[in-house]
Amino acid sequence: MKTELSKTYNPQSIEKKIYETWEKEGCFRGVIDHDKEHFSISMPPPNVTGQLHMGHAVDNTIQDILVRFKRMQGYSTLWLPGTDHAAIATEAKIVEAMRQEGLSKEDLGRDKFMERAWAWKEKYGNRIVEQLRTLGTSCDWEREHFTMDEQCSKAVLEVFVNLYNEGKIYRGNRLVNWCPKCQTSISDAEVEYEEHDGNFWHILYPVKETGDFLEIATTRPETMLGDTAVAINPEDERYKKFHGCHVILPLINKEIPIVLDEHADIEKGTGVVKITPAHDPNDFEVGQRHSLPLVRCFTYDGKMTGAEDYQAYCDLKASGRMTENEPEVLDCGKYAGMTTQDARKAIVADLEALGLLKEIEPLKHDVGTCYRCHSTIEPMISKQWFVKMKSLAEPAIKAVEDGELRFVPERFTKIYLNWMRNTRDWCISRQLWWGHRIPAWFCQDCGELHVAKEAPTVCAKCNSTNLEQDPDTLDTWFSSALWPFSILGWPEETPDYNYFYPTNTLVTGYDIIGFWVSRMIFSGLAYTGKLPFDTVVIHGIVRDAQGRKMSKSLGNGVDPLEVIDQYGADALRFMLIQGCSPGNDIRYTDDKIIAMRNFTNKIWNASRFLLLNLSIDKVELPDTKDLALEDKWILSKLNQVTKEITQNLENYDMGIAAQKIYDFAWNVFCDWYIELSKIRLNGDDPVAKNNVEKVLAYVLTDILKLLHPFMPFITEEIFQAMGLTEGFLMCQSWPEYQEELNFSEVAQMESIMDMIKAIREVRAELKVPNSKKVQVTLVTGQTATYQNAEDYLIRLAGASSVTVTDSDLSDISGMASVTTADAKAYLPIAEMVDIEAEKARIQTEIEKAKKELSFFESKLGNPNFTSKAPQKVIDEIREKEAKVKSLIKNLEGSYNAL
RNA sequence: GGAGGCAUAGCUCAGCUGGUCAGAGUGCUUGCUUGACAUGCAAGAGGUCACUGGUUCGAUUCCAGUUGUCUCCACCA
Repeated sequence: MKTELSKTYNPQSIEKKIYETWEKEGCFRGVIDHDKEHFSISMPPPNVTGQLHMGHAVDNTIQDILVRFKRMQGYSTLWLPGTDHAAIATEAKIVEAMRQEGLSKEDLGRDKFMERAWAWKEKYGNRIVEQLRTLGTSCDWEREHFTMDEQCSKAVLEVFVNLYNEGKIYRGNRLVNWCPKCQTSISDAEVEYEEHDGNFWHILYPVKETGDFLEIATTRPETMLGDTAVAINPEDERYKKFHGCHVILPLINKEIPIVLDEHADIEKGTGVVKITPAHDPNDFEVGQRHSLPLVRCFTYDGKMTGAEDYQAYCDLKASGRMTENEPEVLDCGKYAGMTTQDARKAIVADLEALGLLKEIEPLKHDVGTCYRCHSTIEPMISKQWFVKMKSLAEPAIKAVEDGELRFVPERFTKIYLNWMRNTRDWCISRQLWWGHRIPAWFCQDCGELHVAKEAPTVCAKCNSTNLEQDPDTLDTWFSSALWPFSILGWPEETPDYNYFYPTNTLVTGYDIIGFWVSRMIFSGLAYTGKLPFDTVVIHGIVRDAQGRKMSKSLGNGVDPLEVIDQYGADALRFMLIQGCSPGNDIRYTDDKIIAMRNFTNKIWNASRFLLLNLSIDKVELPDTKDLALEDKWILSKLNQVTKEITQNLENYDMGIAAQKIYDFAWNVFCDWYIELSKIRLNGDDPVAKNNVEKVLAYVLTDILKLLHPFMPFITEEIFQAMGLTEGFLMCQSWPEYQEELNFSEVAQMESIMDMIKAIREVRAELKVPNSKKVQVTLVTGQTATYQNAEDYLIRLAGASSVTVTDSDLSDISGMASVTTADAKAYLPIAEMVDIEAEKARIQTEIEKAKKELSFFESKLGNPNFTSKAPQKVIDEIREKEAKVKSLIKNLEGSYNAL
């Protein structure tokens, strides 16, 4: 049933309706079909309380293109959507909302807080999911997951307990990146470095044995209270006399040793380094090497420690529950309770008063900040849970080195390998409440640690029932790392897991290769024994019109929802894909989105034209013998472009594929074929009209199919409006290349097209008005080719009639001439021709052609070329040479005749 | 400090495995109420493909170096 279309395309009225229909009819549902190959993708889960941004838009557009393409190719396709609990990000939002009500986490307590958090999730969790739908994402919502839902949590427990039992998870005092604002540890990957203006404070430490002073440069003088040594390089001649000596730590007058360690760089600073093992990762290493004590002088909320903190330490010590590397805690005395920043000022002032501050050297340096709140990170000794990375990383490195997993584009392999090879143990505990709670219980009586999937009721060691669960939760990436298989049911061997796992392709931005991709790879290998996917497609980020990163603080973000509302999801999708190369950043500009909106409108109107003219009731091609020249031409072109686009999509070259379908639909189909089709559509031969209708419908249908992965909405809408085929476009088969649809007549058609273009050119140049139709006389050796040209030239070149002859005209005075490689055309537009100008024009063309000719001749005359170049290339050049020669001959003929 | 990207028409960018491929969109100029579309049609101008070497019969394409620019990682005690 055909439907009439409006004059301009109006996406707003269409997209929502179509999406709802698809969803209602179950078009997105993944079906287990053992007769088919599967194609599955797990969607990078957006933050549950997040809002759709351009990054999501690119990521999901790429996935949707792949999924729709594969679905049409006949794969049993499953795209698994879901959301991430985004521990720290979400908790920060909830805490902020509570703060506005004057509440803190502690006010509520853990249970009440969690209730609020879940309520928050229920309230906002659906927002992003709804927003994704507006993009047209064809994911299976019936299989939607959440990283904290029952199934995912089960996988988390399984992995944690197994790893712990295998000794790959351990708990210990280590240096971690501590955010004093979020009051939690964060992983190395979550630290962002920002350049700050700071100082190098040069401090003098008196040497006890000799009475000399050692000059030490530091950017963090407030850490000196926690110094437990100073280090010099054993090879450093300047300081040899201090080997074995001690310094007196100023301000607190504590004696600490001078140690010899490679870490002290002779070239750098003064060559003497203060060692603060509890507050600096390098110093921690030095401390371990020299068995130095650990002294903590900061609290976890970013202040200097005081008497209470010291007392707590004494109590712990007295309880006998000290673990390895348990740090001492200093009572900072007059500095106690100050923020680290205030303490810095006070300490510098005091040192200066003592005459121990030698110099303040301004210095720009990078300061670690929290990726969420951008507070300065304080490295801190802290008791945390870690995943031992070495044995997990090895197979993950090997699999990629062996090519079992491929990054697209290839260059990201190196970034991944770099990350994996240098990765240190992963700190997985967070001092947050929103997340998966660590399945570890401590016996309050004997201190025994129990790790289990379910809470133990009694202590296995002392039979006490006084057990308490570790208060910490897991890094949000711990559950994301399991995503591709936890959402399929793992650790259960569910039908979904057995059929759809491993997934095929992962699509994500280069910014989370380390955070996420690498962790899924080692997790998949370690727990399922398989790579979670075989291809990782990496895309760039979307930048603003000036090329800046879109960010909240700059306020330069473009809201995809507004763009969709204004121009349609199809235009946005196409803009994000067309002409972009894999892995490169994309710039968002209004110009581009408007151009793409115009393209949707073009498609719309071409279809509208067809619908106004079609009287057929199904899509089928006429018999080959009934095909006109232009039919054979367009079918060959379509066939060719189908082959290329399919190939491009299979290679993940979506930008090129989109470019090609754009070009074919607009510049080939609309600009030429539709125009040519009007000859028969408006003619009086009903059989010819029926034939051209068939070809038009056939080609348009294939265009809709080829375009569908990129622009799902408009293509489906038109397909339905045409009413020639049962079912949804999204469920149709992908067009295939057919050898029998390659016709040799293409060259003929193109010769005629060359002539049309040449006539248009000369008409434009001679300012012949469009309304003026002229008689055209064609002189050619290829009369057969041009036999049918009359209709074409009348339609497209402003001809009133066409005469074809193979003999040169005797009298062409007063005629303008047009020359192509195999024909000349004469147009009686003498009254408008300035003979001299015409001569000059032809002369210029001759010169241009001669230049080309000499290029070919010099190539062909070069024996090195003819002997070494492949025959195909030589033949091509020969052909072109012949063509140019013929063109020159024709041109010269015209010139002489004038 | 380590790694990588980018440098092509005024602007924004494509260009796969080296061979007239110098391209698209937009902008600009000119002409069009051409019964699908002015969100359009037709014609045109515009580039030493950053610079210097090398490999090759041949380099925008491959290699090395230089310059400019952006990003990631590590780190400056």
